[in-house]
Amino acid sequence: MVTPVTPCLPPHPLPLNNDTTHHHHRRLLHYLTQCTSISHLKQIHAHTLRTSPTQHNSHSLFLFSRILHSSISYDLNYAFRVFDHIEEPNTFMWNILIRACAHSSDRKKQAILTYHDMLSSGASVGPDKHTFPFVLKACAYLFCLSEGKQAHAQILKLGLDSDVYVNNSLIHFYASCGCLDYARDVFEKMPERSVVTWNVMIDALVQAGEFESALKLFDEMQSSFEPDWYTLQSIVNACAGLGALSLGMWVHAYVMKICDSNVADGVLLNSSFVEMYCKCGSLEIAEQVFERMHKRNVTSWNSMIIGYAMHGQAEAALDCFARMVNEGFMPNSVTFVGVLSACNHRGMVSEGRKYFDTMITDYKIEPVLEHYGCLVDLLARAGFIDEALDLVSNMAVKPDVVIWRSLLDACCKKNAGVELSEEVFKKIIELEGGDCSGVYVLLSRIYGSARRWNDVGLLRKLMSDKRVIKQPGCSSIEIDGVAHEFFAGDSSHPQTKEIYALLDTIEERLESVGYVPDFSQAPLVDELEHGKKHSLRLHSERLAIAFGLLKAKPGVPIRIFKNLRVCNDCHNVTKLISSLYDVEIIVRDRARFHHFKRGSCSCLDYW
DNA sequence: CTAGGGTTAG
Repeated sequence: MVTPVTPCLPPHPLPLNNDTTHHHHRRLLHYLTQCTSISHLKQIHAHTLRTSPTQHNSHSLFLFSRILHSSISYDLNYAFRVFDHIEEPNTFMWNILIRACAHSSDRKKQAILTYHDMLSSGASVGPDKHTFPFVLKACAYLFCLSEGKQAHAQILKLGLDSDVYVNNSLIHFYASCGCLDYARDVFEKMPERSVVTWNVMIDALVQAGEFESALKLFDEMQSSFEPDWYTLQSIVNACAGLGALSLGMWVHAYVMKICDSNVADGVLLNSSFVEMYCKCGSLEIAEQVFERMHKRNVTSWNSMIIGYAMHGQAEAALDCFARMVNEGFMPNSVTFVGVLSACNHRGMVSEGRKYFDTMITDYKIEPVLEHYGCLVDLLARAGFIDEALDLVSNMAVKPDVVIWRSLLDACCKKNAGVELSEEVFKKIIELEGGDCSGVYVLLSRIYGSARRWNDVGLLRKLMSDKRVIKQPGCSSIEIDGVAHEFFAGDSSHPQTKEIYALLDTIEERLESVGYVPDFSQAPLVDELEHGKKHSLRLHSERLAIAFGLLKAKPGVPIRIFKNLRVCNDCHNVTKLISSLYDVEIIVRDRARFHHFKRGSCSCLDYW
């Protein structure tokens, strides 16, 4: 009885005449369910308002839902105008209005406001299980912790706390507000979970940098669910964070096996693989993945450029940048972080200045803290400390601890003088509150090289008064998929005996080729004076490297991850070991990679 | 009608 109406436009498929019969009304409704053109919907709406005021409300409702339906682009202003005409909006109507706001790019706040309007609109309608995912999404985006908590209270009051969707939204919300404990609490107490539940919880942990916990949860998950590509995406990021190369490779193989080509060839996933391989120290595989990608976007290029930069391959990074531009991609703010960081790791001062200017004038990109960070560090470490200070005081952004710290680091390396160093030191303490151990060590080294032992002592007292705890150096190495961790001076490893015996042998061989320890960066001068002459050889990476040598397979590089930066002496020693034992050693620093091979390092001793 | 990023300086 209802004549089918084809939804294609144009030509106009529905005559807008003054027919108000039941038949026409049905045709109109049917058409509305198929129409995907917002301008045409508006047209019909206007017509309906003119010709059949009696059907106004029901049509408005219908139009309203159609207009806000996800297949049609949102027109929030129009939606709110229509909504105002609806006499008694039901829960469904409120929900889709809230959804529209939550999905919008610039009016998420209105989702929360509308939710409040809904609550106070009368007792006959109220939120239901569909409402909260939208509201919580907005809260998560806006970091509105208290608003979201109120919604949570409402959820409990309405007895919706067993709904999977609602709980998943709660986990995501709490996690993005930084309340991992609350998120976990919701996760633990849920009566029922879905793949998404595990995914949001795993991703929450990854985002918070709790990679091991994320992997543990990933393990647990697999007894009840098969991971999907979303899970794998998070796990790849966890591998990148941990530097867990073999697990990352396993995930890569797994993705190729279970995912169809649409997913396996996806830009997002492959960009993550590029990033993961770079962060795990395998630039070669990263390049392979990148070159084989069928489709790329700005993020893919950025991952590769940043990867090159991390490994000190400035030329490759800049070539990659040029190629990207050549292929018509528009570099963004992150691209330039990569480019500037590449210049920084090679000490390319004039190029760095040039790209910084290009970014501002040619690409109209406002420099942010990270850009300034690269440039300041580049200038200062290359010896242009005055220019770096000048930049810091004229920056459009407030300098942060990282910037001051890199200045202090440069002051130390370049012997910039005690007065200047003290001033920079003060800035850091102002910002950080004084519990960052690294800067005390730097300043004491500066005092030490100026032979101001008195100040060294005072500083040491200050440290113990303020209970500043030195961050212990820690290095890890992955052997057959298992991570082995070593702290400085550690003797807790099951194979400690062999490790220390090998360290003795290494020492002998080093001395036979004329090695002399470099104490210039020994942690604190008085440790030296108290006879801890061996503290250098007990640096955590030495233990890890020794263990790596014990377990080494011919031709396979030894990969080490260190939480701090390598010191001069370890850098020397590692270079020598790479030639004495004919082995490639790849070290991921706090800031970058060093590839030691045949007695030299990829950083060319500039780091 | 309901759930799940975007990357970044040392």
